[in-house]
Order: sequence, then structure tokens, then C-alpha cells
Amino acid sequence: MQEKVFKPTDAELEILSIVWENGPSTVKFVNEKLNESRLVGYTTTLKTMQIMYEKELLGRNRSGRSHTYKALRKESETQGMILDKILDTVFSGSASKLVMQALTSGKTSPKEIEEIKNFIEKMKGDDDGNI
Amino acid sequence: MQEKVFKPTDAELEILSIVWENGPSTVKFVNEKLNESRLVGYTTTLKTMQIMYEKELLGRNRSGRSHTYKALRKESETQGMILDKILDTVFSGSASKLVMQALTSGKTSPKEIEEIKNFIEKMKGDDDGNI
DNA sequence: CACCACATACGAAACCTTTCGTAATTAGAT
DNA sequence: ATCTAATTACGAAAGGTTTCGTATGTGGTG
Repeated sequence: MQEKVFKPTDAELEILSIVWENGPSTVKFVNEKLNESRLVGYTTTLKTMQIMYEKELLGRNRSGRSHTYKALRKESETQGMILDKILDTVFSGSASKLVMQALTSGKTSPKEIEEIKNFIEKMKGDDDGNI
Repeated sequence: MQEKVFKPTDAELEILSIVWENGPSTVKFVNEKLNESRLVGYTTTLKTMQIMYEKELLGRNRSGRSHTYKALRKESETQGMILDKILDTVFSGSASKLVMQALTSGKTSPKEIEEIKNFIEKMKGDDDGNI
């Protein structure tokens, strides 16, 4: 039962993605990455990352005259939290509905479907052992 | 390529859930339902539903002195849009990662896992026909 | 050490969401 | 017709997010 649900905003999520993918990064680097997909001013990115530091979404330390920021939570942990919230608020807690909706969107390749199937087979095996 | 991504806010999603589950509803009804889980003033609910009407999330028509509101989009359509966004922004487009994360959270019952497995089997069959 | 380039810090504007108080409207009862 | 209770409409405050301009600080170079 977490008291305060951890919930990055959209802008924060964009930055987290970059840091997760590229590892500890400077504001300059993150801002350049952001600008590959949309226009954002440098100080905008800086400010957002400073806020994320205050919120403890990012850690940082000086290196020379600048800061290097790193994600304080693992990508999978954050993904899990976000998905749990969606599960509750959008799918009334039904994971099967969520999964089926995800698979129905048509954005899943046959290869991915195969991966998922294998994953489920493995999972069922684990469960059987525990029942 | 949708120009303007449709994205209900949290409060709007709460209301949509109620209307999806119960069908066309008055403000009074929705507000009572909301108050089963948290305290919300009547005019707060009213205002939110009026905004949703302007945004074309809800349709409405007078019945007597009050309005009856109905959802203008199907639940599944909205769920799909929300999930697509999460897929892109949180899972870099990898549906398999998303699905596995959903299944790993531990909130999926064995019965649901069975349902999902059957669904995938069926899906694979459909695909094979198309390849 | 003075300068320049770069980086951070600060503050505020613009915008959105959520909330609710108050005013106006309406339908039905007396 | 008038009053009352229910309902809608309106406006604005409070809080959060995103944006960026300007000020301040810092480290290396001449």
C-alpha cells in the first residue's frame, strides 16, 4: 500500500526513457535527444530535470562544470507501476482484458506473439509447481 | 496519424468508467457513484461532465429538468487508445514487453492466464492463415 | 586575472486540471 | 402565479505542468 503513488508526468517520462536507454546523461545530451523528435529549449529540459531531481526521479552528481543525471528507479519498476495504475483505472483490474486489448491493436508482430506464448507457457509451469 | 491524441484526464476517466458500466446517466447518479469511493461535490462532477461534453467525450440530452449523459466512444476504443500511447511512450513500442510486464505484476489469476493463452492460440491460427 | 563559453539557478508566465461557491434557470406543488 | 427544490451555468481559485527569459556561477584560456 504505497501512500504516494509515484507518477512521472509526460515530460518526465520522455526524459526517463532517454536516460534509461542511454545511461547517465547530461542535460545537454538529453536535450539534444529530445530535439530529435520535438523542439524544446535547453532551459526547459534543465528545469524539468532539476524538478525530477527534487522529486527523486533522478539522481545527479557534478562532473566538471555540469551535472550527470541518472535514473533512480529501474525501467521495469516504473513500467510496472504505470501499468498497474492503468490496469486499475482503465481495465477495472482485469489483466486479461488489458493483455487482449494490447494484442488486438495490431501492433504486435508474429515474432512477439511467439515470445509471449512461450512466456506464458513457462509461467503456467511455475504456477503449477506452487499450487 | 491522429493529429490530436484523445486523452481523458484522470477525473474524466473515473466518470467514463461509471458511464460505461451503467449506461447513460445523470450527473446526480454519477456523483453518487463517485462518492462511493471518494468525496466529490456535486458541482465538481457537473462541471467535469460539462467539460467532457464540450470535448465530445460525452453526449447529452435533456430529460425533464436534467441532462442524461452518454459516452461517445466505446470502452474498448478508449482502452485501445490509452494502451497504444503507453505502448509507445513507456514500452518503446514493444507489445511483448508490455504484456510480460502485465503478467509479471502478480495480479493475474491462473484463470486469466488460461484465457490469455487460449486467446493467443486463436490469434496465431488467424495469423497463419494470412501469411 | 580577465574574459568567454557553458552550465546551472531562479522566477514567472501560460496553460491545464480539479475544485467549488454563487447565480440563474426550470419543473412541479400549493 | 408563487414558492421551493433540483438542476444547470458561470466564474474563479488553487494546484500542478511545461515553458523559457534572465541572472548567476564556474572553469578553462589567453
